[in-house]
Amino acid sequence: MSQTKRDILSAALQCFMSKGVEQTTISDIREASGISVGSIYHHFGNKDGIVVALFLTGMQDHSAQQESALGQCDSAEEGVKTIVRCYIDWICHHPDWARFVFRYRSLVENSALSEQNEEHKRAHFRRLKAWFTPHIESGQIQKLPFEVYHSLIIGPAQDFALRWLAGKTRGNLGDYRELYAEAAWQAIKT
Amino acid sequence: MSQTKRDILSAALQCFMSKGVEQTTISDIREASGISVGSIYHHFGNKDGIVVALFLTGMQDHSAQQESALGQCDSAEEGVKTIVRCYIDWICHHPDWARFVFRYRSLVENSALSEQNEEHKRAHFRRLKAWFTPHIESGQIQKLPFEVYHSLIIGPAQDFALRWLAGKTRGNLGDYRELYAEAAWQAIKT
DNA sequence: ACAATTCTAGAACATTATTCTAATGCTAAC
DNA sequence: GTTAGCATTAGAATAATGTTCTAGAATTGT
Repeated sequence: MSQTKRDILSAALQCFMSKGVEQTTISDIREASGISVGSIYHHFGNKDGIVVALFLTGMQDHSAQQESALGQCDSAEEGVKTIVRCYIDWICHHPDWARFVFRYRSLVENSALSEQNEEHKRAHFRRLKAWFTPHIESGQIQKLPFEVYHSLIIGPAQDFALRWLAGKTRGNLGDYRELYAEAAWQAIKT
Repeated sequence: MSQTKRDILSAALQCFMSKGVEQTTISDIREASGISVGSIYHHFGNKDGIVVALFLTGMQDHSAQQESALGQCDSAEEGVKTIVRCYIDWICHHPDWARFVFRYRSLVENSALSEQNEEHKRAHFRRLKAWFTPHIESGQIQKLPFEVYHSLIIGPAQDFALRWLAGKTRGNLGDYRELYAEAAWQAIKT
């Protein structure tokens, strides 16, 4: 990725964080980055293209970390708890990114430009499934429709994270790291 | 609320559902409702005003149903399960509304016009807290920081609902009604 | 060195949210 | 019944802003 593209993305992220996507104009990004309107459109096609590019960066960073951590887990329990801890840690370390990802997820998913995102998600899903299947077969994890595991494991932490990111909670997300890791394991162990 | 306002809201909802908020113009709403631009602005101030008004209607409908159902529950277990079932039922019966609410929640929360929403949420929260407290004191529900109950009870169903509404799941949300009700109870019972 | 391609610039364009002005209906006091 | 005041409506005018266009500069490959 060229320096120009990086400059545009970095300026755009700052603008998006501080004013929201709807409220930042292409002019804002041009001023913040020093790159011309034509150049911005050359690289990203349109405004949504910038949003999608930023979104993908965040998602890929998170899923890479998650898979790397999961690779070092042997037991089902450690694996499940690791997923939750990883998720919480990532949000705590990148709260701005997380806010951005949560807020504009649907914008990206309904965008015509999100094929790369879909492909990436499918691949990530396949690798998670491959990791989990043996532990389900061996009876350590309840046999449930596969599509509900995600919600049981991540759902609670995600709901709290959303409110934490909005500044609507007393405690910190990090304080409940073990609580949510434990809850996830309790929810799906046999 | 005047018939004009209702007409505007109803036309706006249809437009928002079919094209998304960003993609519907005030002109679209004018054509669909037959109400003039000036009149629309007179009643709602700006486009966000319409979104916020629609959002509030959906939220208030849901929390009214939830509180009504909760009022008929005696045991902690029934209460917790009722909350989850109510949540799932509401989404199944109003999928368009639910999509709208999930998607534009952050838009409403960051809007200057959302004071009414905040007040409504606080009142709802107080009533839930009043219902729960005795069951926590009596030891039927684990004693946890109050702010995590919501995530443990609703988090999993919410995560699945989001994917179901986006058409990304095999099974129906309704099929997992009891699974999520049971999971919520298991997560917080002593 | 030259052609081809990619990149950059900023002006022009088109769309669309919002404001403005004037006209119309409505309500209540006299 | 009339009138003054206020709420409502209409649609044209305005302004903001996403997108396209054209021309030129930089870069790359041969």
